[in-house]
Amino acid sequence: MTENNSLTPNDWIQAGFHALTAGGPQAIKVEAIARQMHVSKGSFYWHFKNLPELKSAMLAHWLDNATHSVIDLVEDSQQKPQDQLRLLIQIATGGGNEPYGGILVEAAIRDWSRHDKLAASTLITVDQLRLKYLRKLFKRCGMSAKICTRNANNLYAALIGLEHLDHHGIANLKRDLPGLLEMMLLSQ
Amino acid sequence: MTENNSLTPNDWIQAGFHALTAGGPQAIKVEAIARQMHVSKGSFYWHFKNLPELKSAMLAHWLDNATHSVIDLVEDSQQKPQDQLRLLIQIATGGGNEPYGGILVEAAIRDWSRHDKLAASTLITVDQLRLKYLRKLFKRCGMSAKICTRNANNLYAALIGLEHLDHHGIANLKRDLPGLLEMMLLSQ
DNA sequence: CCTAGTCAATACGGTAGCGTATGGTGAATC
DNA sequence: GATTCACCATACGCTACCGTATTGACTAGG
Repeated sequence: MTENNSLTPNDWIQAGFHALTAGGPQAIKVEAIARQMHVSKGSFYWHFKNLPELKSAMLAHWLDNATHSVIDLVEDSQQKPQDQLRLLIQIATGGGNEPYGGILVEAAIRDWSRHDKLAASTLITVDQLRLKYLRKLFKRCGMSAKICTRNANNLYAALIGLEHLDHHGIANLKRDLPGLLEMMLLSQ
Repeated sequence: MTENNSLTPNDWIQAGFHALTAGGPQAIKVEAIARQMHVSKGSFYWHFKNLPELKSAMLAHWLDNATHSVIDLVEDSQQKPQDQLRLLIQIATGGGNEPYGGILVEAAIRDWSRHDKLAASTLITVDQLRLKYLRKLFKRCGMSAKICTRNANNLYAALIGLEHLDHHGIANLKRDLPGLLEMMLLSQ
């Protein structure tokens, strides 16, 4: 992965996300990841104290990437708030398969958070940031605070749920979610 | 659990769901469940051939309960379709903590389905049944087929997502989801 | 009684994973 | 060119779990 043939902690983090998206939270195992990297676990315990340390490093890494990217991108695009909302869900429903910000990692971390306290607190931080920003955008559209909260929660929740349904081929994320947003924008 | 002090397969299924909701899919382990039942695993292998057989029994059990209960209840209440929809989400957002139909089991099985083929196919069956019924109810409200699909998908997805957010105390399922439904009913 | 059947306890071998300890290798440094 | 250091391999003990085999207890029928 790097020019040098020696590994870095970041390489292990990347491989950890690969295992997470492929096999879920319980697939983050030292020896399994080491095998997939064609390396022994002796290497791992050089870069990390133990497995929980890798996990917390993964979550810290994801926290940075999930917050400081999308919101800045949308905010810097000087458009009217309605189009900012449209851009936001276009970004959120796009991407798809790449690590960090991709839908696969999102869903995997959401699973992870159900029985891991650190993952849960990290995800809560991200969710609250996103909901806060969503409320702000709806507010700019001239909605009341109550409606802003309701729309933000429901739009974001629909995104989460549609990721599940789309993953099973039941719904169509990129088709259904914009329709919901337009409905919210029209019904004020 | 039964009057007799000897166990039944159903007792193991119940305990399996308890482990599932408490610790996730990977917590469905023979010896762990046996310990929690104050019994040895020798009992388990009398009632079940192996662990996969318990899991499939759990899923079959849940499939029955998740389909044949709510829809029938709503359908038998002879009301106008708008009120049937309101009743449906009231039932879906109610309950909460009890096994079978409770939100905890729903979310746990959704996690489970991400890396278990049988759980996935079971959940797909349930989701498709529910979405089909939701579309039917929206259709009775006089909406076009396209809008019916969109509203059904988004409403059900919002339910799934709000379960997650509500579980972390970020959103309020019982407050936000009815608002979404009313918006859908008004915007036709 | 005695026997067969039902259910659970115990003991066993096997696998997978964690973390440690120790050894090895190549490169940089002096 | 010996030494140090960064990095990885190997070997080990430990625990948790699966599934099987054997044994034991308790019950009902003959």
